[in-house]
Amino acid sequence: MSPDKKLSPDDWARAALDAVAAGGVEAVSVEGLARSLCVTKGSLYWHYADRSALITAALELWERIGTIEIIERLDAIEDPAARLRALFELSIGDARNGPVDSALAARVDDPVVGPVVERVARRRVEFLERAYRDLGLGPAAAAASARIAYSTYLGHFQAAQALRDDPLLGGPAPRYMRRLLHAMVESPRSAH
Amino acid sequence: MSPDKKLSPDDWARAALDAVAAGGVEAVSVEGLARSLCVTKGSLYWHYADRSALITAALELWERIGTIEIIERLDAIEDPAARLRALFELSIGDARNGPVDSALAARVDDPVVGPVVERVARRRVEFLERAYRDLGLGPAAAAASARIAYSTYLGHFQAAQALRDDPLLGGPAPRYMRRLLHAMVESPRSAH
DNA sequence: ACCTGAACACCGTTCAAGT
DNA sequence: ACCTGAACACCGTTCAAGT
Repeated sequence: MSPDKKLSPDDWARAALDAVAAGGVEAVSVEGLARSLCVTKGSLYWHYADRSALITAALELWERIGTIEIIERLDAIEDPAARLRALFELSIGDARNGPVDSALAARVDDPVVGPVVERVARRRVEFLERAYRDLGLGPAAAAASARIAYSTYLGHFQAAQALRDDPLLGGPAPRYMRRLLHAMVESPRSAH
Repeated sequence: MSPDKKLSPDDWARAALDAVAAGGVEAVSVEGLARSLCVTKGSLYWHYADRSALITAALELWERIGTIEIIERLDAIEDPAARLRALFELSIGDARNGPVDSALAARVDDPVVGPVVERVARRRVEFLERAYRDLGLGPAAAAASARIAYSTYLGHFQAAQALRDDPLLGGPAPRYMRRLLHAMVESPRSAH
């Protein structure tokens, strides 16, 4: 960060989100961020009430750029199959989001993290459910498909991280994942 | 904890594992555990080098009772389909293990948590792979099925936690999960 | 052998004072 | 309006001293 520049709340939130991406929520250290922003830690308390408020702001940033804006863009695609394929491309293509998503999803019990994670999960599943309905599925099948798709997405990144350099799970878009997701667009009923 | 009793390293490890189950790794507080064990926090440092060593011991306990011993017991079942069904019953039946598993899996990057989580993931996937081979699948299909099963398992608990009181995902063994797992025993090839 | 109690370091938080 | 710098609280860690 360049020195001699007054900071905005957003500067702090962005730095905190970077820290979350790098090392999870517990990597958000007030002293560490202050150092990287070239201020003393007292500065934080001008912009935010405390560390929790900073984390909330960082996660709301994550919610906006990783969920709300993406959904808005995808909703412009009329054809539901193309819409789903575009989502899956975005999801497995970007190796940066998945790990953050699954790291945060694992912390729903945290009172600071929980509310945002719940909102994000609901928004995403609702998007998937809508796409599956547009695809012609009935309410029950669409609901099930949406949940299976979302849990498949989260599970993949968790398993891939745990089985670090597994040849089947490794890489940005492993073949088995492409096939799985492809099947969930072309014949979603086969999954349940 | 009853007072006036000398503690063993295992007493500390068990208390720490309880804390992990209740609130994740960051809930392992030296002062808090000391209080619940009716000693002062200095006591920890007789049994362990530091908090990290305690967490490692707690996770090794988790590895032993949640993975090693379970696999030993299941390996006694000759029929691979019955063996897999028994595993799935254990996995989705016990609502206590899943959340812990997915919380820990999300922290592979943590130098303390990582090694145990990797060992556990490898052991479990290896078990599944073996069962699928016994079931008659070829090497590639067995490897893929094992990984899909494991990531399905992790993903389910993450999604279920994030979508807290979702009617489809809630409960100890939701119907869609039973069907999914059933399919992974009866016709594993259909999943990929 | 196992634990206490006091000390220290580290980091989140507060706040009066600076520009 | 935004930040500094010193102070305090909290908790992990050390260690001499106790039983």
